Amino acid sequence: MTEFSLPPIQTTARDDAVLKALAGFVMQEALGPGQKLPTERSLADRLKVSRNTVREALTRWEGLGLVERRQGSGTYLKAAVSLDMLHMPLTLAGGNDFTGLMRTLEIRRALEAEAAALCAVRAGKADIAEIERKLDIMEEAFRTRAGMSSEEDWEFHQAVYRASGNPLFEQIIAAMHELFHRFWEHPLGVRDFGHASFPYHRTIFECIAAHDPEGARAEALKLIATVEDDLKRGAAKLKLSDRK
Amino acid sequence: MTEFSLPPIQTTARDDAVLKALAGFVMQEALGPGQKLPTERSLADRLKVSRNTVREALTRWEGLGLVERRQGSGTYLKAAVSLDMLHMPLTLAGGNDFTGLMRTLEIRRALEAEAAALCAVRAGKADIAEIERKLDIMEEAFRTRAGMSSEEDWEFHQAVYRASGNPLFEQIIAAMHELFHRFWEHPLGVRDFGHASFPYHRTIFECIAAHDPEGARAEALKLIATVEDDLKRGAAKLKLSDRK
DNA sequence: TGCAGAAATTGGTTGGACCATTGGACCACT
DNA sequence: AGTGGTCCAATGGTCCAACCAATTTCTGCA
Repeated sequence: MTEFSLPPIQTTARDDAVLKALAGFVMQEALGPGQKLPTERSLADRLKVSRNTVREALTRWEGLGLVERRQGSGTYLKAAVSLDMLHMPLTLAGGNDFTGLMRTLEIRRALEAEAAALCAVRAGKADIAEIERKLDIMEEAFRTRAGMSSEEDWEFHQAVYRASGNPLFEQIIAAMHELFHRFWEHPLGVRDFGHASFPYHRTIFECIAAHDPEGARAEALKLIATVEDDLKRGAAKLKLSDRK
Repeated sequence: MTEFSLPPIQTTARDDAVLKALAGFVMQEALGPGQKLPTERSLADRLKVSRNTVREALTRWEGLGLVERRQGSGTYLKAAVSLDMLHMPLTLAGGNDFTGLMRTLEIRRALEAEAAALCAVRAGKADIAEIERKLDIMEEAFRTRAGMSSEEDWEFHQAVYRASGNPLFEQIIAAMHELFHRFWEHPLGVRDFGHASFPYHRTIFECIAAHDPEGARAEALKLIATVEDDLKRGAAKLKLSDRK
């Protein structure tokens, strides 16, 4: 085993420097998700900083979801780490569930429309075929189960984001999606939620297949509008039933 | 017989409990952004935990951008804190090259346009006045220094995002902005970068003041287009000078 | 009154100690 | 061979008591 190149830290901004050194180490060793990284004591020793400082740095990564600590076992990578990562902590605070959901929807509206338009410009034959496949699966699920299936629906949208040629769309909207679903514990009581959005999936696809960006953008906007509508109806019902 | 669902038992969660207690304290005292919260020593004393534990908890909040620590001074709130916050740390990989920057710009185009449109709908008199103030400052800086000042420019845009009524816009674009600036520390060699975007700031403002969402969206799109142009010119120059 | 320097305050770092959990090694018994 | 028990070293979690560095506040002199 060769000696790791972990040069000692230099001056102030210790924990930040520790993170940078660690990121470099992870890249150098080509560590991937699930793999274990050195123990805190070992890191403290090799970086010539105290264990507490190492811990503060790791706490940051843990908060960012990059790393998982298991007492008695070790610290494990949860995601790919590189030096040029961009961390974007989103906090959705204040307000009730409804305003939180509407806020994520506003972001999604902006990104969904742009992604659909970009996709219409850039999608190749293979991309279009893949999107159509997801669309068929979704429509089949809609028929057999007589309702929207959020799983297959999400697969379709992801295919569109991927074909947009910009992976950032998928990453950000995936975060929004998770945020959305974390609110979703109390399903608002709208039985056929998302029902109205169904037809627009195919119209979006047709615009993409026809390489019509403005059409795709317009259809995407209509789709989001139906979801917002459902949300408002749900909120209204909730308000009624909440009467005391 | 299916197995009973056995949720993982929870043994120790000190720092998490500390955060919950702190959030409760902040709400109870009605502390807002900018205000100072108790010293680490005081918190450790009152919560009957060690200062290290308090520090780990505060490190988490700092990583989430909720709090700012100033050595010698104290720890200050940077955002509203409530018990029902949702945190969604998003880490984007890659993007320190030209294509990466273009990708962030595509995201920014989508969000900037939507934020401007929303702002035109929702901005109140106070918001509009604030935006105009930032605009005046920016234009003044432009005249005196004969060039775009990224600092004042950014202030203007932030004011617009804030007036959009959806804090997520500011959070996401702030991350994009940071990525952008991290890159052109090594300036692309375009001397008057952003020069072309200057006039659109005022046109955007005028559309917002006139409550014209579609106009604001169109002007915002034009602004981003000029930045993309600058970026492409810079990349072309870079490519030339990189010849070996 | 004004201001430079001392003193107190506060976050940042260190080193060492102990606790709780984990996982493997080893062993006795079936 | 397999099952369960015990022990032990490794590892993260917490605590303590200092000291360092940046900032703020106070103090006393000019």
